[in-house]
Amino acid sequence: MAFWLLKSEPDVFSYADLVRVGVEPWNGVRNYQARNNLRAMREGDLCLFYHSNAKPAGVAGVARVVKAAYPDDLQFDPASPYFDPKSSQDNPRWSMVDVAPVVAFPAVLSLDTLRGLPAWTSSPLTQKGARLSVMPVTPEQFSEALQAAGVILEL
DNA sequence: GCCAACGTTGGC
DNA sequence: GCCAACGTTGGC
Repeated sequence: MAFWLLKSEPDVFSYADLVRVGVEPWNGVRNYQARNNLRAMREGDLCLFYHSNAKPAGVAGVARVVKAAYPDDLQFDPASPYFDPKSSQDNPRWSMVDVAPVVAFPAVLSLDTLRGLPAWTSSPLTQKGARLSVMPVTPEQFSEALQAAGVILEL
């Protein structure tokens, strides 16, 4: 099993929203590095659900990949802000996965706290100017985050 | 709201 | 293929 971190602005889509809807297609990713990470996900992988542009910014819970990468339908929708005229049905440029909630953290594990965890110093998340919205997380980073959040999860 | 960092676009 | 201009991200 692999671990990941997904960024979402809670004003747009929060962890509570994920709990409410049950399963969510993670569409709208339009960055190649993030897309490649989406494509590397496998069903059953676990994701830290990160609230960006929030007070505080941080991890709100854990989500599970319930469907591996498939074409993001918004790229074909001219009415969508995520429409990509250069993409084609034959060779879709953008992908998405489906995710479902696993456990909400009792409180948001803030970016500030993450920065204080040993394994997180090397994460793209804590680098200056980091904007990557889908990134890999090491097993050490994942377990440190769970521990700091006070969450026990059977893997 | 500010602004640094970064990715993308497009003229050449 | 370079690079300036521009748009977006996201912490603060």
